Amino acid sequence: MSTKPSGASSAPPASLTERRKAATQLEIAHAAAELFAAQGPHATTAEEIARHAGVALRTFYRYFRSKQDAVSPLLAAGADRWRALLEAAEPGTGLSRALEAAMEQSLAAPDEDAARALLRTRGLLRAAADDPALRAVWYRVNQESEERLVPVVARLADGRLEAVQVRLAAAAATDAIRIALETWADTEAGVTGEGSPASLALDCLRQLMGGMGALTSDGEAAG
Amino acid sequence: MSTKPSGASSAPPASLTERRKAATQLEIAHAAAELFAAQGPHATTAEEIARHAGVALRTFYRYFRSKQDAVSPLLAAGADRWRALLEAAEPGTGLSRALEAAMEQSLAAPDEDAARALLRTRGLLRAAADDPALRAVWYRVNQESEERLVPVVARLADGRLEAVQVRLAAAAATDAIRIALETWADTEAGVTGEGSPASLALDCLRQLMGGMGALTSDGEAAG
DNA sequence: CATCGGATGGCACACAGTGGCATGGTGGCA
DNA sequence: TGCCACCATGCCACTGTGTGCCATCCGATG
Repeated sequence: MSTKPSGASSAPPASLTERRKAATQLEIAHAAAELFAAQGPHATTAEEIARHAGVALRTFYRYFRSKQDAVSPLLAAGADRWRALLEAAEPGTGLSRALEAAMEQSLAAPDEDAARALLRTRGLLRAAADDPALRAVWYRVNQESEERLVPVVARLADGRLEAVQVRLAAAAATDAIRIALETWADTEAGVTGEGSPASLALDCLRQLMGGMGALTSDGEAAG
Repeated sequence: MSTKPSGASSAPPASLTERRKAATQLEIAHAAAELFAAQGPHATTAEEIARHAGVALRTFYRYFRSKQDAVSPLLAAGADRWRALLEAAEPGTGLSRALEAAMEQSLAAPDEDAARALLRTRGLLRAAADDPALRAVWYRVNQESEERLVPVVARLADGRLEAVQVRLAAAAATDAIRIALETWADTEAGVTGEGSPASLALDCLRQLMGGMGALTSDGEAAG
């Protein structure tokens, strides 16, 4: 866990068993996403997901704490990629610039897999509209993304922000992605170009970073 | 629901049965909060909560969809009060001023009940630290607060903001309260004065409204 | 080949929720 | 005052979630 070099770059540092476990987890997640999007989470039993993934019910619960949790890796994938890019950014860049740059990289020109992932996310968000339990997973995923973002933002701020300010910045950045994805899920826009998650998220991020002051000062300028 | 005048000010518009129902709901919520804070939600069964509240298990589930939900009215109470004040504000005031004013009113000088409510919230947030299911309720409460805040913000913005901007403003405002409460729950500060929820929330709100731009421009001003 | 460790599967069980039906108190009406 | 409809509550049965425990299987190591 600690002193394992485990290879050089981003190659799978996995033994056969490790790779199988990762594959099984993805297998389950995809099975769950498919069933959830098709018939809704409520009408889907954990048993059913396990069967589709080719594992026993007991095994399912060794990979995920709850039925709905099964899709959380898919829902978190986007934010995870974004955060990984941020971790690689240089501290001197300036926070909002770094945030925007990473956002552009992670969402702007998605490959085939990323595009499929986005469409899957849309399907899940739409299923979440009628299912409180699935919505709860979406909330949790975003919240955990925010928490994981805190140390990254702290590093980028390089000591120029207080702890609370760091948390606020992480929250605002997470809001940008969340609201962009939710807004996009309500539309039929594609994964690139006008109305895409990428452009929406950038808009949201700039609004929040540019300051709500710009949004609110209109009425107060005179009075 | 619609054309019921139901008295003048904020008096209980309730028939005897209605009042009993409200009382029962509070009874259950308080019983749940007490047990959750004392022994953790996981070690508390729904049956136990029902018994403490003096109702049958079946009745418990007529009031709340899930065990953890039982405390959600208590967790939402603060944000509810704040939103109610915002609904009464005049649209001409300017958004951020209205937000701050309502925040000061709802949190600044709490009466006995409000103080107890805040301490109860702290107990629940601390219990939530070890309990994923209870954390999920906290997430849900905040998310729903945000959603309910959207039309209020839209009214206050008076058509000067686009739909997405309204959502972002509602999200930022909710973040301020949430992070203020979470920060406070980690401390031993009282309910008033230095480090109180009120002052923390105002700080957070001003940070977010003043714009993350102020937080991030340091490093970019030169370059 | 022998053996160990971890992943998996099957079984049993406590608890979370839900539908259906019986009951008792509340409130309306004559 | 007495009758009656209604609704909240309680009880029972049942499905599904999630977990502990033990047997088994398979890959890793010598």
